[in-house]
Amino acid sequence: MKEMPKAYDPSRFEQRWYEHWRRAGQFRPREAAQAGRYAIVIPPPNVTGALTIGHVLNNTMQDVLIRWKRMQGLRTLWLPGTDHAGIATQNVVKKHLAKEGIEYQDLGREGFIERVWAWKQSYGGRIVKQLQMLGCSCDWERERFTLDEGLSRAVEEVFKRLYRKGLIYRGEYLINWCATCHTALSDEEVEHEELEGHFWHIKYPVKGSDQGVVVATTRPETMLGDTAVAIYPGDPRYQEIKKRTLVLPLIEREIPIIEDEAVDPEFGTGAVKITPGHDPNDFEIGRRHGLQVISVLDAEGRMNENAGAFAGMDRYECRQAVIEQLKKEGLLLRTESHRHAVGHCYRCHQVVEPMVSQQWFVRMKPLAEPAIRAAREGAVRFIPARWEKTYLHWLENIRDWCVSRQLWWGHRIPVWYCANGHMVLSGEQDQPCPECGDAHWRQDPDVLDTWFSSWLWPFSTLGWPEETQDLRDFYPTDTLVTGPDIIFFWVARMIMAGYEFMGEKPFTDVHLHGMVRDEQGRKMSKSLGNSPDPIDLIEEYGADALRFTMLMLTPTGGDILFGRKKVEVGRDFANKLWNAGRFILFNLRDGQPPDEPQGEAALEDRWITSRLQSVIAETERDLEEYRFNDAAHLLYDFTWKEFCAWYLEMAKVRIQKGSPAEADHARWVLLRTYRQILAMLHPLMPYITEEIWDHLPGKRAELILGPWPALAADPRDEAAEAEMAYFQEAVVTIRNLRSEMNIPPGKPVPVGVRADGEEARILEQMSPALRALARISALEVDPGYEKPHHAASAVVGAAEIYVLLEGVIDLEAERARLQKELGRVADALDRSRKKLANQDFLTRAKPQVVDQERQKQGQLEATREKIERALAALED
RNA sequence: GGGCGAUUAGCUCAGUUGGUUAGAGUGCUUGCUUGACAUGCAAGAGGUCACUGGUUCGAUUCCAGUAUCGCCCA
Repeated sequence: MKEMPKAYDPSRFEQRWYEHWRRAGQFRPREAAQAGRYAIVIPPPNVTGALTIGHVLNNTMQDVLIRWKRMQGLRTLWLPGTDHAGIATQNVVKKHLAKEGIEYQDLGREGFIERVWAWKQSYGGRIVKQLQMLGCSCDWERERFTLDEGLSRAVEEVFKRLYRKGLIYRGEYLINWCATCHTALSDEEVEHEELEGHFWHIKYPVKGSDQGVVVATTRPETMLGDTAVAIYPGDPRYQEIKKRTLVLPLIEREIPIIEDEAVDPEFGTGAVKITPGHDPNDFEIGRRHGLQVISVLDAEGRMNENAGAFAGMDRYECRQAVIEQLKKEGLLLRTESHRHAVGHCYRCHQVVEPMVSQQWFVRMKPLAEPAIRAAREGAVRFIPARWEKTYLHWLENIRDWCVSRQLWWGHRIPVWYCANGHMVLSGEQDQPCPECGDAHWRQDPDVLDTWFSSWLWPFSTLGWPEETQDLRDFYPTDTLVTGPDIIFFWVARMIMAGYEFMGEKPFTDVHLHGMVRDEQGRKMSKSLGNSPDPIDLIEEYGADALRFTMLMLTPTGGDILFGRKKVEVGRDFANKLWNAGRFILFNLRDGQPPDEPQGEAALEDRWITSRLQSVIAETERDLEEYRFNDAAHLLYDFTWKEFCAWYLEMAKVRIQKGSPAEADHARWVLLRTYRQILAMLHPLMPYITEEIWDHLPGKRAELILGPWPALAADPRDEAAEAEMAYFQEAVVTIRNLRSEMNIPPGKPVPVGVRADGEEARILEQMSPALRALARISALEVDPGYEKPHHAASAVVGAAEIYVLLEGVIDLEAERARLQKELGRVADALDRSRKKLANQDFLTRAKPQVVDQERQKQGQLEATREKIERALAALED
């Protein structure tokens, strides 16, 4: 028998078990012990990233599901991998090079990409190792990367198919430009943030007149690109002026007044400046009216040659200069404060500028339709269900997806252009141009949005476009576990891609968990420095403690307010579990498991067995419904309170004082129950449970392989539960009396009970346990037991319990306690009486409820009488 | 402006179809070398269930409105 050290020390075994499981191939899909399979693909973390506490939550939940299904004997696959995170990674490497004094442009495209791969080589394995420390039972032999060869092939294939179907096109449209990341962004990559800004009211003079039209703007620098002023059709305020031409200040361009229904006549002056080159609404209006599109910004966010005197200025510098100049010319009429939403880049958090540029787009509407249907018809299910609305709303209002990025790190767009600008798809550039015969092909310099590879993840990782065995075995997968922040980016697009390219949904359940925030409820962020390093936490508390804590404290679908001290909850629990194991282990005879007992089970045996059945059933339900916190709470409470605090304490009595047969019976139930607890906890805390399992005698296989506890045919023993509840109440009551009377916990006292019938039988039968748990020196149970002098008393059911104090009783304290108790009972009785006096209640409430209320009243009355008697007796 | 969610003990949260004396963990107070565990044991204090109305015999629970906070979309 191996020794178990006194305290839970995860560093002694976590690493060892992970290596062992992995080497034994237990993360690979096994031949199914029973029908069914279960697959999850990991939300791929950024390959050069580090594990965050958010990853811990996300991956722990996935691991729980996979381990649970694996223990149930299903053929399971959790497919891991990483994402190349185009913008983020390129930025990181750029910054790193800048520190070395290298401008990335100087390296050239090839040189730069080489550096990024080198960067990936040195940091790429980090997050994978961290996931392994956490205990994630992914099949690492199937690990994928969005830029690996197979996935790149999938991306190219998808691009070509969509192009041939007419679902991908290239054109000049208004897109979101991040001048810092130097690339176009999709609409989803822009985060709107409310900012205090200004509303500047500017007068645009009418040509050859001192009249003018007043417009208001939050971005005055864009006026340099204005090509019209718009009013609501027929707006009476502008009937006179609308045929005239305006002269755009500072630039002196002549611009028309147009009428368009998109203008809100109620808002501001009812006249708006139109800048088709830098505003999405204006762009649309411009198209309707055939307006010229003038861009005044360059790729760096500086004013370009169209900005006249302002050319070369930074956009914000220009804003000030424009305002100054307008003031000078007397055209700035008013400035007011204004709160408005400003788009920011989701990667660098700088303000993005709407700009016109030539980009590639995916036509989304046709792709959205099957995805909408999937949710409506229940083929794909969201948990919690409310997210379905968010998902549907986005799909129903979907806009085309700008997929080209002006980066180097990513999948290069598989399109080539000849010297005359004709294009072919990759693979066709080995022939001369079919249109002009030119053979000097140049590949499109841009790369694709990273999400253009991750939307294929559930099938590209399984080998698509090859028809692999894995695809047949594991597609569609079962569950996706992720955060609601990427419903649009990722979840919805995966569903679209699944239907488009596989003709089938990618997964059935989408479980969306909350975000991890700090204890003030703020987002975790590098700049706030409020995000603890999970690896520190694992080293300090253990991976199991961290996992369990996260699961227990995260409300289903809600955010978790996390602080490092909270991990103590998990650690303390692990220690409790550990020590229960130690106790059981060295209370076995010769370290051997007892034989299955023949004798009659004690009340506590029947009780814990019955309770265990409920716990098994409920744990299963909780996991099925992704209520990880409920499962964790249930197992925590059952293990700590019912198993350790009650059953184990009672088992001690038989092991130490019972007959050999009784002791063995206790050992046997103890061990069996504990094993089931370990099994149910294994998905949540894999290491400690496997380690303890390994110490227990009679091990056949590792716990990671199961079995998951099965429900007994006859699950509940309600009589045992009721009797046990009575016994527990008696123990607690005596403990309360002791505590209130200030009797030292270790000091045994004599106790007398007046009880008869069933109650007397239970107390007699449980006498050894009662004496041990309540520290009783001598126990007398008798229907005619007379209240002795100087005894603290209490009522349990119909019985009266007296703790004998032999002259040390504090009469005053006891009187106060009884008075207080009397008050409480009187209040309850009052409420109950009122109810029962209410004719409406008697006639309209369910008879069962009325009955229950009557019984309650009877009990309360009996209790009150007894307290009153006890009070009277105190006067003796 | 539209939508969603939250509001229960000092803090973090349970409370399953309306009926319990509204619970747990943590924190706080008190007492304990209890032969597994002080990462522990026993006990205690602490709540007008955000507010206002409505439905009902009865509302923390259902409905409407208000307030505060958070998120998403425009």
